[in-house]
Amino acid sequence: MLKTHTCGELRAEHIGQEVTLAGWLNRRRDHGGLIFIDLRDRFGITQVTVNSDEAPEAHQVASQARSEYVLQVRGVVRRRPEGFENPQLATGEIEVIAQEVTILNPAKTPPFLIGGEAVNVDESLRLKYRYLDLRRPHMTRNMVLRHEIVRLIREYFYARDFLEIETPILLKSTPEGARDFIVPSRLHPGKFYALPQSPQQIKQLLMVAGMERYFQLARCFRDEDLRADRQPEFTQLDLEMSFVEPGDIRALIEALMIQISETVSPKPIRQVPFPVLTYQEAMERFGTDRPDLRFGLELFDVSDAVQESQFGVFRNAVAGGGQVKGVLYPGGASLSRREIDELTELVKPYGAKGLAWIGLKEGAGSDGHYGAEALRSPIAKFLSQEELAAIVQRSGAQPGDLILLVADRPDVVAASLGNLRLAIGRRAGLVDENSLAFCWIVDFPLLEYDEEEGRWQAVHHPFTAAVDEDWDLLETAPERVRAKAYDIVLNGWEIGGGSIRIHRSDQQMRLFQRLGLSEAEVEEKFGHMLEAFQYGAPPHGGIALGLARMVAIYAETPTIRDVMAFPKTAAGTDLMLGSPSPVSEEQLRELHIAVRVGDDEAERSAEKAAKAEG
RNA sequence: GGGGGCGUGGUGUAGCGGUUAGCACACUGGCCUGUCAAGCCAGAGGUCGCGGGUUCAAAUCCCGUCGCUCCCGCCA
Repeated sequence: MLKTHTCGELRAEHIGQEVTLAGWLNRRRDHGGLIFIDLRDRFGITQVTVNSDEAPEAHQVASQARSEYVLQVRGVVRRRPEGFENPQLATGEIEVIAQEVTILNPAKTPPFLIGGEAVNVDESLRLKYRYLDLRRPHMTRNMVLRHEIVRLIREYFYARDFLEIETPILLKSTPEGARDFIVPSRLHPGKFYALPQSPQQIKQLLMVAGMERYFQLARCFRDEDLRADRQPEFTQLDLEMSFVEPGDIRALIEALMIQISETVSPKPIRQVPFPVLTYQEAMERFGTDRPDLRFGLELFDVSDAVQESQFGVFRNAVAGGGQVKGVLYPGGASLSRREIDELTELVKPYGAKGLAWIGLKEGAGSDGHYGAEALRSPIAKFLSQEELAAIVQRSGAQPGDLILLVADRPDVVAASLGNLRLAIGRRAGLVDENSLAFCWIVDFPLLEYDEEEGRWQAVHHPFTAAVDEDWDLLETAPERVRAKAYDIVLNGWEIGGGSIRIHRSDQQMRLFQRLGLSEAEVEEKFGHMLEAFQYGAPPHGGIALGLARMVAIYAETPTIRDVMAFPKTAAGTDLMLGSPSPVSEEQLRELHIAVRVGDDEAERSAEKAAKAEG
C-alpha cells in the first residue's frame, strides 16, 4: 500500500508515529516558509504541515502542489500546538509534520470546486464530470450511506434464510405496463429480448421452484419519461415469499425499515407500528395514495352541504357526480391576492378549473353569523349562512385562516387538493422535517377502467390476487374488487409496493379474461405462467422497494440522482459518456436492424406541414 | 406529447434597451512560519448557449433552436 493510514483515522493516540498518507490536495494554505495542506481521501481530511526549515525538499514539492493533485506524504503525527486544534475535523487534534512529499499525479484545475464549501454547481456540469462530483464530500457521503443501507438489507435477509438469486437481464417483452427497452438478437433475426421492468414473473417462478424465500437487489429498466424520483435504470430490493399473507410481508418490511432508520438516521419514526390506511381512506383524507404524514391538514368534504347551493359551480359539480372538498391554510387569510393566485396556478395542472377561497377575519362567526365584513372571499356572497357555517365547521378554520375549495370530478379534486396540501405544508412550515413518517396503503382497487382502450386494466399488475370475498365481483362490479396489494410510503414518497399473487391457474385465467385477453393472447404471452401454476404453485407474495428513493430520503436530497453514482439526465442521456449514441452500420447489419430515423423525421415534417396548411 | 423555470469569465452570480458587462470564489505571479473560507499586493481570463428578427442601438425585447431542470400525461 502507498499509505499506512487513511486521512480520517489519525488521533491523539497516534502521536509520535511515523505514517504515510496518500490522497488528494483538498486545500492549501501557503504561508511562505510554512505550508498547510488538507489532504483528503474517502475517509476524511488530515492537515499536513510542511516546514521549509525542517524539510526543505518536501517544502519545495508542496509549494508546487495545487488543488486535486494526488499526493503521498510521509511524516510524523504531532499534537497540534495548544489553541490550534480544529474541532470541525475528526483528525483536528493532530497534524502530520511532513518529511517527504511526493506528487503521485498532478491535476488540471477542476471545472468546479471540490474542496471547501458546497456551491450549487450546474447539474449538467456535475454529470459531465461525475467522477469529480462524486469526490465532493457530500456526494461521497451519499455513496457511503447507500452502501450502508445495502449492507443492512443483505444482512437482514441473509439472517432470515432468504436466498439471493440473480435473474436474467435479457428477458422477454411484456405486453402490459411500462415501455420496454428492447435488445435485438443477432442469432435470431427480427427477434428481440427486453430488459426487465422488474423480475416479477421470474420471482414468482422461483416460488413455484420451491425457493420459498428469495431476494435480490435487482436492476430494473423502464423506457418512460423521467422525473426527480424516476430514472430509466434503477435498483429495487425485490423479494418474494411462499406461504405468506399480506401481514407477513408488511411485518417483515416494517422491521427492516425500522432497523435501517435507527441505524442511518437520527430522526425518530413518528409511529410504530406503521399506520395502515386503506386506499379509499388515503384518497379521501389526503387526496393521494402516498400521503405525507409529517403534518395534518386533512382534506374535508362539504359536497352534501352545498349540493343545493345558489353557487352554481358547487351545485353543478355535485349534481354531476363530483365533489366539493377543501383544505385549510392556517393563518392564510392574510395572504396577498397574488399569493392566492399562485395557489390557484398550482392546482391547474391537475385539471381544476379554479380555486374557491374564504378567508376568515378577526371575529368571524363569533355570534354564529358570517357577515361580509368578517370574510374575505369572492364567493361568500353566493353562499347561505348555513352553507358558510358548515364549510367553516368542517374545515376547522379559526379567524385568520384561509379555506381553499375545489369543486370537480373526484379524481381532479383529489389530485388538486392533495398537491395543494403539500404546498401549504411546505409554505406554512408545517412539515416536521425532523421525523420519518411511514405508512402502509392497502386495499387498492384491483382494476381500473381504461377509457382510451375501452377495457379494464390491472392497477398493480395482472398477477395480483383479489381479496378473497371480492372474487365474485370480478364480472359483476369490477371496480369494487380490492387487491391484496400494499404500498409502503415514507414522508410522501412511495418507496415500495407489492402484493399477494394469484397462484392458481384457473383464477389467473379468470383475471386475464376480465382484462379482455383472448385465449390465444394469454397462451402466447403468459402461457408459461399458467402452465407453471399447474405444477403445484404455492401461495406466494412479495414486494419491491426502490432503493434510490429510500436512500434519497435518508440523505435528505430532493432527487434520486444524488444517490446514484452515474445517473442520466431528465432526457435520459449520459453527459459523461455521451450516450445514447449511434452505432456503426456493421453493428446494425449484424443485428439485422435498419434504422428509420430519416423516415420518422420525414413523417414529422409532413405532419407539421399538414398542420400549418390546415 | 404538453406546460413552467434557468442558460452572462473556470464556478456561483449582478446587470434586464445605450455600462469600459460589475462582484465573489477559483486561477497565475510575488510577499508572507500557525493557517484551517489563511492574509496582503499585482495580474490574466467574457463569441452574455446558438440562429434569426425588431431597433439608430440588444446580454437586455420578439421568434426559433439546443442544453439542463421541475411538473402534467406516461410510469402493469
